[in-house]
Amino acid sequence: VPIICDGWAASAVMLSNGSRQILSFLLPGDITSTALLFGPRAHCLVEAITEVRYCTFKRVELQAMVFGQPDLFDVLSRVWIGEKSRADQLAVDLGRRTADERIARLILNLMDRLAKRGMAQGQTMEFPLRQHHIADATGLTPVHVSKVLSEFRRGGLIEISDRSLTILDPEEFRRVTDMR
Amino acid sequence: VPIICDGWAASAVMLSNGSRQILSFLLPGDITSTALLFGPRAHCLVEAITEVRYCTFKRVELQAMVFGQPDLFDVLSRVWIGEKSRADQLAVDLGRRTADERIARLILNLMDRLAKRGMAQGQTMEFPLRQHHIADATGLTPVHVSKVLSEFRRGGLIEISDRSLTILDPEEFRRVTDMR
DNA sequence: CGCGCCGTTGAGGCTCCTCAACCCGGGTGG
DNA sequence: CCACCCGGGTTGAGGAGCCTCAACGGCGCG
Repeated sequence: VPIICDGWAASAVMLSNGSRQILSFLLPGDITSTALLFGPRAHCLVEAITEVRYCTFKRVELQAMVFGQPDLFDVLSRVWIGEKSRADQLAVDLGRRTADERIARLILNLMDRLAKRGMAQGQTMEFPLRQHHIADATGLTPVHVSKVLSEFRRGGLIEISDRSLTILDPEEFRRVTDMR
Repeated sequence: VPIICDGWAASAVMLSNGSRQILSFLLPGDITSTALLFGPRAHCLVEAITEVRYCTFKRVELQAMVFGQPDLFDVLSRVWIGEKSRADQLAVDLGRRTADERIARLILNLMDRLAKRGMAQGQTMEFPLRQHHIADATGLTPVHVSKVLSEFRRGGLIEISDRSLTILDPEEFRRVTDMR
């Protein structure tokens, strides 16, 4: 069971027609899936986005550690709840939100998660994602992602250059994530 | 932490605009959410669809039971993995599938889960869902659900009458779930 | 009888997709 | 050095899928 040390990755599932759905982006410190603690069933594949360093642990050792120490077990609980609640949030976004909202929420989510790791500089963060990553994560096409991002840029909400993204108008941008 | 004994329920999240996303349908034997084993955080609400009987357990007692007995712990693992994998599958369906596919997959999923409980009679099952339930589960509108179901009926794929659904042409119907 | 909930059907429109052309930067090979 | 290609991003035109709005019928219930 692998844990990301450095770099960005994505866990995704492929469909027979070649399209893809990204389930989550994995940032430094993330476990690829807590389900791997309990069995070797991998129903999705993990793909590197940047160069990635990661550590692998033996499942039984990790199990012993986690269930031996109450405080570590507490950490696991929170990781599991977080994983489930983000999965649920993804379903809500894909089922009930417009393209603008999905993309804006994705960006804000990543910003928050990076900020929590001290990996954001104010409203700026490293942003190695290609547009087809965003498309696969939001259930859209790369073409439409491009149009929405252009719209955001034209509206002075965000700026993207050289694999780096900054939110220029946080207040207005946050309003986009929950229009309706 | 409640467990369904009898009847159908749904766990869902509401949005500010009044729309809803159903995350899963709860059938007899289901736990409302394994996350409840670890903390009182309920980020979604549970709603009865039919008359429901359920039992509640104290979290600490359940924890003690599960982590005391290795075989019960094994059961938990499987429930956990199943819950995550169905959540992921939902995201894939909402992100990358057409209305026809989503609805057909929902029906087949329910049929399979009921069959596993011995609650299906061949290709027939009790089907208490209103069309707005299906709409909220698939990210569609009730109007469109009605049109798709009519299409299915007209094509001789399924039959619905008196809260009961039967799949008339299993082979062809299964083909609908993965058109592309 | 009146009313509300549920499902059906049709007309029209918006969102997003498809297809296509084009640009740009970075290899790669002549 | 230039010619060429290739992956990534942008933009436009047209169309498909699904939504919105609206009207209507059936059914259960007060």
